[in-house]
Amino acid sequence: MSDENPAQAASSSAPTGGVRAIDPASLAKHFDAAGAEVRWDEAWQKSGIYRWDPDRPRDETYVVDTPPPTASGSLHVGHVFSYTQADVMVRFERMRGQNIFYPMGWDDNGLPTERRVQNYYHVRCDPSTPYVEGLVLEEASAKLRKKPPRLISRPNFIEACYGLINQDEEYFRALWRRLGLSVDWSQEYQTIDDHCRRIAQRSFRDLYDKGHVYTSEAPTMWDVDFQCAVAQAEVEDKQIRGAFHHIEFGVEGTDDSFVIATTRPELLPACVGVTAHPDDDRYKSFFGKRALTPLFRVPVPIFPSELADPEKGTGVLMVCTFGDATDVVWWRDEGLMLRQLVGRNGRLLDVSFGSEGFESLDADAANGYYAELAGKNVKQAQSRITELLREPEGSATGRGAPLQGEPETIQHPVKFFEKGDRPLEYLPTRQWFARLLDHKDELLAKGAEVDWHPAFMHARFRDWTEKLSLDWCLSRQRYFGVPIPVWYPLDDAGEPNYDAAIVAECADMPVDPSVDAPKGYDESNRDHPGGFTGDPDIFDTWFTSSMTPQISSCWGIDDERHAKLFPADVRPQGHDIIRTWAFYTIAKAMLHEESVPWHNAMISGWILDPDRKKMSKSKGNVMTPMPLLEQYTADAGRYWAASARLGADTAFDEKVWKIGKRLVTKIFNAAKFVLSQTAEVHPISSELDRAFVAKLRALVEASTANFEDYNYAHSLQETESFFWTHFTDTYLELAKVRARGFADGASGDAALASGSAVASLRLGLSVLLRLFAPILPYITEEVWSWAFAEETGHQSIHIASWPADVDFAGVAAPDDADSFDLAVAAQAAVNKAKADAEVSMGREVESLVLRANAATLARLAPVLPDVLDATRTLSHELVEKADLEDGLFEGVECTFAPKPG
RNA sequence: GGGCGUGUAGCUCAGCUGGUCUAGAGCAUCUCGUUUACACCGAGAGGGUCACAGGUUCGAACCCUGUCACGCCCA
Repeated sequence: MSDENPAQAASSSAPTGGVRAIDPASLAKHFDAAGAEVRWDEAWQKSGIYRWDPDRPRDETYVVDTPPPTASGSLHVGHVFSYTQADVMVRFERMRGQNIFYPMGWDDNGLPTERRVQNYYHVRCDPSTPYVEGLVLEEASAKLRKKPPRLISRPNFIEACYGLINQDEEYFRALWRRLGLSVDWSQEYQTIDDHCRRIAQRSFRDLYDKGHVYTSEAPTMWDVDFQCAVAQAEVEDKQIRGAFHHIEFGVEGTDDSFVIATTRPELLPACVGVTAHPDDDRYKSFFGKRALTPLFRVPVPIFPSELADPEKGTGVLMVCTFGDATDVVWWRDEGLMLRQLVGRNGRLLDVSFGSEGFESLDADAANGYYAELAGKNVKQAQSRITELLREPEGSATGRGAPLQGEPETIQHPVKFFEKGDRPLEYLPTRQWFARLLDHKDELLAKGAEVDWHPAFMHARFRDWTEKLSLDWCLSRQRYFGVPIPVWYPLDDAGEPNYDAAIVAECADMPVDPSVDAPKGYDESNRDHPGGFTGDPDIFDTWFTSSMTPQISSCWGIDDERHAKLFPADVRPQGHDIIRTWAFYTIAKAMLHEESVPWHNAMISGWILDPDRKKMSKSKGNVMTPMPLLEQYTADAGRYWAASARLGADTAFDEKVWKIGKRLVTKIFNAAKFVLSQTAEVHPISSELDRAFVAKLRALVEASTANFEDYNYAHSLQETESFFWTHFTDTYLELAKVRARGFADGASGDAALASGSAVASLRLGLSVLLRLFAPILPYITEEVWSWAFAEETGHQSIHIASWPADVDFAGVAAPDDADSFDLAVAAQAAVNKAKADAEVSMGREVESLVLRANAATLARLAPVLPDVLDATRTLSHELVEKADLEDGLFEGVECTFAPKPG
């Protein structure tokens, strides 16, 4: 069925033996895109052409690991861009007969949703607030926002999150439907739903059983506003203003001193050591001695380290717990004290000098100074301590104020949480980690197994993986997410035994350790000595979203389905999340099953604003897609998206939408003309028609190769160019008169020629429609429905077969491969003569001299009648002009009929 | 500082493994043209030392080296 030639099929279904033509009067004057979009979307959903067939074998199946959008994020035109590019590839594979698995998910768990709920309702989650049954929240008024946010319980907060995401997702769903994404909506999921929570917790259990996760209390990057741990992938460097403070330290038992330079003087009370480069002659003699800090008079070891840069600052620096990542390294490698100063809320903790861990040679003085700092945030503490350091009393050496000169302002990179407002701190907190550093080589190997489109995107993955320096911190101190399925036994003193973590059984998942009790315990044992406590944390959202291939395949739940859907064929995504989503997905598939998660990664570029700046809410340059789709049509939006190569960042340009809309209109009009032609059914026999078909055939080959190479943009460009320059502007005109011959009463050879033209026009239209179909699903479906649907038996073009050799099986090659181009060149020569004479293209030519070299004139002969018809030339003379190049024509000595009417 | 990418007509972009590229498209501009698919149109025209400088080659927008500009990622 799918192998039929549509143009031939037309004959068999035509009741009278002639080509069944449509009545153009039955069609609207203009294409009503908005109406068609709603109509066809409903029809597609109803007919189920996008549904995955679980009974077909894996090798006939094309599995997409769709990016689940963050529903609570802002919807902008970049979404149309990347999701369309994926859909275009999917539609191509569907037309090639593949059984498509194309799910849609919503990534709704995690921080973005929490923030949206906090802002929308002006609330904060407070786990100590009691639950209120049936709490109804409303969008906060401007007046209400001026007051402090309302505190609500954790369960109420989570209910509010669910409420809002359902609303947000509905909006996305409407856009996807309007855009014509050929998603199988029966395969929908939310990363917060029971199924996803089960898969995420199962993932944890599997990693735990394999020894790939561990818990430890280690210095971890911490956002003091979100009060939450942060992973390496979520960190970004920002250039901010800081100042080098030069502070004099003493050397214990000597009169020596030295000056360190630091950007974080407020951490002086947390100083646990001093270091300089081993070859630095200035400080060599101090190694092994103890330094004495000013103000607090704390003795700390002075040790050499290769990591100290002699060029930077004064070459000698203080080690604090913790100012930056290098401090963590020194602290660990040198076995230094832990003097934690910054609390989880970013304020300096109460500590007491003279107590254990905070030894001081003058505890009273130290406590006096520290009282000025405790409770202040980092910034406030910095200003205050700078003042204190200006006073000579605090000196460690008795040689005047410890602060040497004025602080020296610098610009320097500081680590921030990508969504955060204040620099990250390193806090020793208990977190769960996944071992990634031990698996770098395997991760690199898996990354190399994936085919990246475009190929250079592989480098992004490789570089990130090679430079990874921390294991994956999995736990987050948040509320709306997948709970870590772990409990800890409490000892007789009520302290948790973290080494004896109780991990939930897969059969019991999803579990919530804050509600469910572990096996062997009763809820009454919760938080009592000898009982248990639940892990209060949730997973990093990437921990769940890195499982999207397994979520769709029902890993561990339905083995048969998993075997059919995993690994997936393609992962479409943006290049900004290669280090997160792509990386973690590859890591999970490797750790769980030593597999790649998918065979191909297609990486979309970004949409930039017309000034080539990234679109973002804060810049106010975000374009909302729905109004654009309404103004230009969904097909035009898709045309815009599909015009851009994979991976190429593209400036938003409304002109491209306009061109897309123009193309839609042109297809509508050309199709109306072609399908309204009637004739007897005859094979494609005329030289011009055969030459046209030969060109069409070459287009199909090139287009198929381009699609196979994920180069849909090039296919579109070539198809569009062919449609315009070889089909509507030329072939339609050249074949028009001959095609109408039958309707005008032709018989005999003229009827044969007429039938040839009509068959060829219909074949051209059918093939071009199918080449456009992945990109322009609405207009192509609309036109297909006029005649081809019935003729081919494929009710939808989207399940019709991709054009191939079989479409051209009955058509002989042209006698001369250049016939088509010669006809076009001759036609153009006459057109030019008309343009030069400023007469309309429709004007009849009473006489004309057409010049070309002898060989060219001879080769033109088989298609000359079509040229004369198209140009309305009544009489002509062919004249040899030897010096004209092959294939060139000149139309001269024209006389035109008078303007009619 | 390192890596990747980009730099082609006023604008947005094609140009695949060096040879019909003495460089193309669309938009924009200019001129002309509407009775029969289409003014959401057609015909014609003008417009570029392919970022810059070297090199390889019979031949380079394309390959190599360096420089500059922009973007992204990582330090």
